Amino acid sequence: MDKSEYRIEYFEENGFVRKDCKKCSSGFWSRDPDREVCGDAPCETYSFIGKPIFKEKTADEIRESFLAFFESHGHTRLKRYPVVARWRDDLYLNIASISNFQPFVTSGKVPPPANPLVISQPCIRLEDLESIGKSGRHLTTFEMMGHHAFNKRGVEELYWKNDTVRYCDEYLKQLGVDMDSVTYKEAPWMGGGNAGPCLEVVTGGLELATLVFMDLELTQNGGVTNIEGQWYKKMETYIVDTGYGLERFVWASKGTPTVYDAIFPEMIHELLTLAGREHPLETHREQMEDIARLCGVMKKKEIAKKLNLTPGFVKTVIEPIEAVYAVADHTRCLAFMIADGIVPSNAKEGYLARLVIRRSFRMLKTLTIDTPLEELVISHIKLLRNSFPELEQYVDRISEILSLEKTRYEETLIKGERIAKQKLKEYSAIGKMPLDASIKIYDSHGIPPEVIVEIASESGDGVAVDIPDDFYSQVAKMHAEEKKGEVDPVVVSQKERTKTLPKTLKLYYDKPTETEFEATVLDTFDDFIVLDKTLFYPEGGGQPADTGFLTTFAGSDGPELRVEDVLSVDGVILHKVAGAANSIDKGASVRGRIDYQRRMAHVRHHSAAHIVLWAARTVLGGHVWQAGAQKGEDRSRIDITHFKRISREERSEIEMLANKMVMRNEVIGVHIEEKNEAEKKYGFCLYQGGVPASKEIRIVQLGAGEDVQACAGTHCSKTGEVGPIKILRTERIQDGIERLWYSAGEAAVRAIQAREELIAKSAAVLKVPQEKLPATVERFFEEWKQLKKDNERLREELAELRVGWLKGHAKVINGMNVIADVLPDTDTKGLMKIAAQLAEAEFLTILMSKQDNHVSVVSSVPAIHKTRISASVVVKRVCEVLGGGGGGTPEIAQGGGENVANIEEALLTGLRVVEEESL
RNA sequence: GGGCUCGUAGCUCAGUGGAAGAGUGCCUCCUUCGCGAGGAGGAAGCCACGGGUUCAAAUCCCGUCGAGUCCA
Repeated sequence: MDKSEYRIEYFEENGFVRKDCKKCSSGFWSRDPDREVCGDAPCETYSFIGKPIFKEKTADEIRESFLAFFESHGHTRLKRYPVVARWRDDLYLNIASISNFQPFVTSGKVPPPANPLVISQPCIRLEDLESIGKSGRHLTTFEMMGHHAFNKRGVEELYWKNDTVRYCDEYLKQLGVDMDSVTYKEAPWMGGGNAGPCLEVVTGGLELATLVFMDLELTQNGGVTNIEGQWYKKMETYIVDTGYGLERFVWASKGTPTVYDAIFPEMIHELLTLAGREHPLETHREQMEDIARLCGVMKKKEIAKKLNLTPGFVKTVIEPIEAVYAVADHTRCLAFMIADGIVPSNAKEGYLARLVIRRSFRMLKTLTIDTPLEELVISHIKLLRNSFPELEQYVDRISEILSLEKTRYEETLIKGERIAKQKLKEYSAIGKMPLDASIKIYDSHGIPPEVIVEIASESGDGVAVDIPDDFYSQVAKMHAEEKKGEVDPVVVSQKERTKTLPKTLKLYYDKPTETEFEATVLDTFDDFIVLDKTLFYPEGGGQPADTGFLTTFAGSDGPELRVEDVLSVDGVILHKVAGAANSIDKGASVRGRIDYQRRMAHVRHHSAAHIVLWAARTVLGGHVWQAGAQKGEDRSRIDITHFKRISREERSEIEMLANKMVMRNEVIGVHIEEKNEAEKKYGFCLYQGGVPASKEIRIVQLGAGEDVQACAGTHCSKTGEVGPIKILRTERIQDGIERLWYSAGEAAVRAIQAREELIAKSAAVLKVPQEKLPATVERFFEEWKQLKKDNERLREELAELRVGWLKGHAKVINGMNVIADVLPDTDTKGLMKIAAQLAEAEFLTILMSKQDNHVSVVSSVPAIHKTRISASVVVKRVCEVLGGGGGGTPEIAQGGGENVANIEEALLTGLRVVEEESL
């Protein structure tokens, strides 16, 4: 990145000098002309530990001072956004204050909610999960305080680099920071397809803030700037994106050895008390501070070596406090995650929550704390009540979810340990378990390698388990990286083609009940026709496209084209027709007619989706969120987040509530509202079906606001029009997500009728009244089982009788008693019983039985003769004659074939085989 | 979103093409003053469901349902 990007007037006017760091060679700006290093770790150790940078402040004080400072400089204060980034499909968690405004505000498609603005945004990053508690500075959850200015080229600039640096300098000065110690380090920034110059604000070895000047975006073919092999070009917008680490400021003001001791000392105290331990800061203050100073510079092992820490000291003093720090951090993370609606799961953001939960369980176990995790999370929520009072609303949900998670975790452990033990046993002969075996146990059953090692040492089989340091990265490598979805070339060409066309007027919103319309053809290409206006609803929001016909006005013999599909490309609606689209000229007038039955079915199902979602949220709780939906003519589905299976009772309750909403015949209101206004008014639950990329959004409201969603679908005007709603079934498509299948309107009636038909038919077969069906079916099933047993017993008796009879018909071949016969009315199983008994009585047998188109063959050889001849060989040879095959053990074998006519020949073959082979 | 593992007696699980098994629990009897313990016998299975391959499927293949787990 060009050096000139960092020539900022403010620096020059205020006596800053630019230098290159002696250690990392990065450029930096400082007031101190003698400074040689950039000031950031690892070029400099933490000098603020034990020596705070400014007067001690709490998190609440810092946050308020920051927000107030920028408010007084013309910024609008915004409330926090959720920690789960539901408005983004490329992120699960909110990782930065700018995330709130990506991608549509940063790209200029949607205006910012205020400009400039200031916010303190709780963020969650789990990349360094393993370092949490150990590094002294990593947190899963942190508040990023940011002031943002969204500038657009050609419009008057709000402010850019100069004011951003000035604000920063003034804010630090106001806090009482020694300004000579502050450095601004040049550090080009990139992320999420954007990039720009950036200044890191550092003091005392600690990076306090990052000032990003985002003005570049990724481009495919040779842009203006190349950063690390990627080409970037200037954006239409240029954005001030700053991130001030709230926790860092608090830490700097307290000078504690770790950020944890600065942020949640009360939580640490509580955990230590529960664990019956003392804080090493009280017992070993000097050592703890020495360690802390080096933490930014070197690894734990190196520190231990340098400071001569004994392994015993590490184990008994350092490791427990690290676990305490981690739990204190995780409880805060979980409070935000669950309160903001994440349901623990085995996929997506739910998996991330479970990761943190299970790590917490493990830490609590090593600390021998048996206080339930939910109680600790609730403790932490109490500490946060001033800044985040909303968290307290969710304590019941948090309790329920976490205690459920505990149960599940314990079950997984018990089960997994058993599997691990078994696997270890398998390898006891070799004496060691190979790596791929332990990877598999972890991958399939969730048993971490440490636990396997523990089990191995307890079992005493002496099986060595080899766990390399890069175990987890090997696991990750195994899961081959999936290909990034490239933009469909068809879509690209459609976009190119429709770029110059005006947006199609959407008649289906204004006249949702009409079926015919007239319009003018604007363009035709491929199979597509573009009109100036249309009633045809394009596929979107889980609602399928309309179908129907387009007819020209050229008399009765004008071509009629069937519309098979309709799609919207950036507001231009394409009608895909069967046949040649270019048979209609540009500029021609056409009449369109939609399939009304189909449309109405979709309309009912769409309104029903909103009603069912509302009902589910009412019955199951506020954590319920739509996780996908698809409408159809006969049935539709809606996926919702929920932490356990929906019971039959709950399902009935949801269904009843939904139908009550129908019967109340509430108005389904539709209006257009400015996006930022709507968000303020209704919150993010607007976006159940995704976030529209526009300034104004269409809002669909149920009744008095029971359910309010941003939705582009066609709807009934009153709930009564939806008709009956029948929930057909629930299915768990993944842990934490339930899929509800339902039908509405006529389809619901048909579904109910179909079920009734099923019951009626079943009852008719059994000749019982419908209400007796369950009892009768049970009786039949029981009787069937009984008959099966009786049958088995009779078979046994029959076999015994036949054995007696057959014994009298034995031939002697080479000194062996041989019985060869065809038995009526039996099968392989029956033959086996007889053959086995005869073998016991030292008879060699070749038995056959004829069924419809099949001959079963069984041969048995008594144990005393098994070295002379194999039953398996006899059966094989016999079955060859029958055109089949067979096999088994030397003592008893079975087979068969289809050439029923050869049965006599097969018998003779059997005898011959015995005679020849047994010699 | 992409993988991996698993569904067998009430419970915990063996069995991986050739007769449905073990441990535990349950029932009966013996032993004992009684309990524990021990001994003998017994009951208990749509081998998750539906297709396919095969002479033959709990076992192999495909699909469905259910459960667990890892990665992004």
